[in-house]
Amino acid sequence: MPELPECEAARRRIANGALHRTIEGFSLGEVSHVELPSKTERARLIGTQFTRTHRHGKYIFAGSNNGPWLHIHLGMAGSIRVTDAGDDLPDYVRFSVNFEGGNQLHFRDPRKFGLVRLIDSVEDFIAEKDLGPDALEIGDNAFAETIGKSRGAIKSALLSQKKLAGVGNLWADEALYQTGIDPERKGDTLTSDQVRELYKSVRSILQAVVDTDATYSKLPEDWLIHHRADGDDCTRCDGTITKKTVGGRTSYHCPGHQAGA
DNA sequence: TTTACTGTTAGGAC
DNA sequence: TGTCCTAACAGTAA
Repeated sequence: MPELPECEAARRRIANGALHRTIEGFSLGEVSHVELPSKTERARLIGTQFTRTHRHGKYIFAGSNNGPWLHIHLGMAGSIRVTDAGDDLPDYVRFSVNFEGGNQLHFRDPRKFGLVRLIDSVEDFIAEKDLGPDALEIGDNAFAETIGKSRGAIKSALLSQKKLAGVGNLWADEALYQTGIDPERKGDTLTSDQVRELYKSVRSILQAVVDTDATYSKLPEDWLIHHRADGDDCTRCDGTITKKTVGGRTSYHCPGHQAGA
């Protein structure tokens, strides 16, 4: 379930279990329609070690000091696992890095929307993708410039990786719910106070989810994440959670306290 | 059997 | 030129 916090949890898993181990080879699962590094690219990594990781928005990177970076995107349903010698192979593994000693780094992806690729420069990659600042790094002024001035639905602005990298459907809904803003409200109709509240809300929500290692059950009971169902009671007022489509994405909100334009 | 889905992106509309 | 919106991607699970 990968948005920024899930990707950060995945990055940590790599940092904790897959660094400073010599890469011996690779294993491929059922990989039709999955973009993976070519045999030539894989050969560049054999004998090297990952020594560092990086994450920008929903994009994850593992690299050595001088060599190329392995870039992983989890898509809609991907995840990362690290296993020790003798552990069972997880389901839906598309690609594994095999380390000396039998440890493995696995890329799981049931729906095959993710990818693994080799890149030479993280900075160039971010520039080519035209990604906005990471949602946990952006400052309030930059947030107000891009999100606060967007002309379309505020939710669509939050979801745009070119404006702000890392926020996905669930946490966009959560931030709008907690700040009482209708997801269809146009960004440039928000007051500067509302934009500032939204900025603080996005950051505190993402940070809180990161702090739980993306374990939703540890999040407060009154968050929307636990009430994403049409007809549920709102936890903030006596309204009712309502489902509607905004910018082509399923959205849950409470018409009671999430004021429109 | 049908429907919906937490991400990304090409192509079209304005 | 820029910004926004929709549809499509593939597979699974309810």
